[in-house]
Amino acid sequence: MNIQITFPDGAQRSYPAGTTGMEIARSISEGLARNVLAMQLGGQTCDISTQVSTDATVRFFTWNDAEGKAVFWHSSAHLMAEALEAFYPGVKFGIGPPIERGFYYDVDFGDTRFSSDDFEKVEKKMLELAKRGSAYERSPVSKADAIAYFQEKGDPYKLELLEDLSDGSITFYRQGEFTDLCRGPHIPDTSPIKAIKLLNTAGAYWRGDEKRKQLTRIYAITFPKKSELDEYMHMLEEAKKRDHRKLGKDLSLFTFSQRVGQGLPLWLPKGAALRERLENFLKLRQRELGYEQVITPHIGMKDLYVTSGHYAKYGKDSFQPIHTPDENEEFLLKPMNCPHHCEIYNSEQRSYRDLPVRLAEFGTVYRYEQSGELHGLTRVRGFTQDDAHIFCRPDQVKEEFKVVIDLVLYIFKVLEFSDYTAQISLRDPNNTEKYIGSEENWNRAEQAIIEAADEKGLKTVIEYGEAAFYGPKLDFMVRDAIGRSWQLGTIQVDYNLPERFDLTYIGSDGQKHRPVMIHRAPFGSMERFVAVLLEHTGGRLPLWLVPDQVIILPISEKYEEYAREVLKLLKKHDIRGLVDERSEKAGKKIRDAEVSKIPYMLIAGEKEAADGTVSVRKHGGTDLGVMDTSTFIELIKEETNI
RNA sequence: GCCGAUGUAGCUCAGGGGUAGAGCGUUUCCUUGGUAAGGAAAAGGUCAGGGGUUCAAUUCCCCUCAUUGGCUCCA
Repeated sequence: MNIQITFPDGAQRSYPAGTTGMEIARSISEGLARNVLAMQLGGQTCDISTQVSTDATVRFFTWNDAEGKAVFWHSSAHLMAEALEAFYPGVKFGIGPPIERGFYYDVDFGDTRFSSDDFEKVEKKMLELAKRGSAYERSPVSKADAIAYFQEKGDPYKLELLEDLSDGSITFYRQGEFTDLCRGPHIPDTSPIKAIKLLNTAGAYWRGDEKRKQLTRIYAITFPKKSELDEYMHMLEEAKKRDHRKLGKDLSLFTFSQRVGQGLPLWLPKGAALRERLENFLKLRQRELGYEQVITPHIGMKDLYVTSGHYAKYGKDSFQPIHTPDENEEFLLKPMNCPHHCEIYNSEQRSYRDLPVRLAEFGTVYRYEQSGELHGLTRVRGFTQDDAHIFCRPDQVKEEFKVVIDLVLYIFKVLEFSDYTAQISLRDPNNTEKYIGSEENWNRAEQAIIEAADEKGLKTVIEYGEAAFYGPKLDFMVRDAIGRSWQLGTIQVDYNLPERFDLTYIGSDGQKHRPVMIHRAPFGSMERFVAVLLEHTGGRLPLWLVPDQVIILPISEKYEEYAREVLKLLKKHDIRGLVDERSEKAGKKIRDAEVSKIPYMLIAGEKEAADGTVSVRKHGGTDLGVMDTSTFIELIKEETNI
């Protein structure tokens, strides 16, 4: 009996029933047969050795497909486990999945220590095993047999995993000496794994549960070619150069001090000026959009946070209260600005005609983050939010929300963040007691966000269980240099704080009504935003933001006077720059200016001094030639006009 | 907070039981130059902090702090 196989391009071929994926691949071309790693059969990814017995759609995966890579890395994880077992008999294995780049395996080494010193021998062993070309053999097992196997082997983790599996759906995969509980699929055999690198180890709680045993997670990556591994390692090196912590140091933007405390950034003059420019940029836009700036203190009475609900939720896990000589007095460092802003709203009676009231503040807040999760400027304990709270009528929520979305997108556009994702965070439907506020309000808020995002044409992903405890939110996430995703802009609807603070406005009916609150921070925080901006630009900040826009390079001492004159003129036009007065050759000065990423170099020598011109070189090497100083000033003005 | 790694000059790093080294940077002098590194000299260090072992510790051991890769967490 023959079966019809349909390929992704729509072509069809017929084969005898029971033909394997590999045979089908070979019938297409020898090259495909050599490179194919797995296949998709009727929507399911499976081994290439699978026999096809009914009409089906088939797609082949090679290293060039994300699916192919995932299978390759999953198989590599098994190979690593085999190598580890060879060195450490009796080790127990948790899970070993592929990840976005590479794979990991969680291992319980018992009393043995495993660290980066042991990487090399494992890599060597893996290569040796890979060369044998052992097949990955799939075998269905009964649940009883599976349990018996791992009981015999003494692996409690696999036994626990087995508990959740139903009989009949369990398969083992074996390659060489190693057998693992695994759904698959896998590559045909180990031979395509040609380049292997163990990357790092980490402690990882079994099943992500802090209370359970911590296993050693080994991260690694493999490739079918040595050159691809080299390329990958090189890419990692390059990414390191874009790390905002390095750039912040190189460009003298910020620093940390052990004596001030961990996670408490110190902004250096250039960094502070950069941040101020960003703040002014946003302030200007917000003024146009009807925001009013306010200023509130860094501390507030404990009662304020009891009222807001934050104390009950986070009091114990945060910075501890501040006491005054008056023993009844207790203050808290503010972990957010909303309660203060609510009190400002409450300071006068509001009419429906006054709404929306939009209160904005670059508010510095303090949060006790666990020491292990602090990271450069992206995760700190003291930071400044570009915060604002919009108090509006229920009928204005969606419109206000849309305007805020526009504001975020405007910022992303100006700063050329094109690679962002928008995430709608809703309640965890299985754990609703985590949240404060009524069911009805939550539903309304969630609906408003979904609709506003939809009407703005935003491509969003919905995450359940990611909402704040007081309301759902829309977050904008941007990736850093090494692919980690950070939340920047955030917009949150809140029906709860208005209740708790008893916020009201007088409606057209003369009655009191409850306003709705929207929290929003388009940058997220100044710290995190600057960090991500640095990594995005690799330190080559846009001209309007960069600390030093221009450096003037006199060819020799004789032209320093002229260089200073030019600088004076530039400063008159609000152009930021400096003169390199060192006794170095032009080549050296240019090199140093390139390294410090200054956008424009003005070379001033005999000819320029005589004619009142400058010779303009852009960062990166473009020579714009000689021009009048006034022409250059116009050029800068044009480019900084945002 | 937990598991691992790291901490040596302003920066990047080497070294190693007998009180420290390179490159870059800085300062000074020579050089006065044309689009990515001119030459010479000098200054600069409680080898993160504390304790221990030792005749002797920056080096070995322990603790603390900080940084860092993850995990957990993230208002």
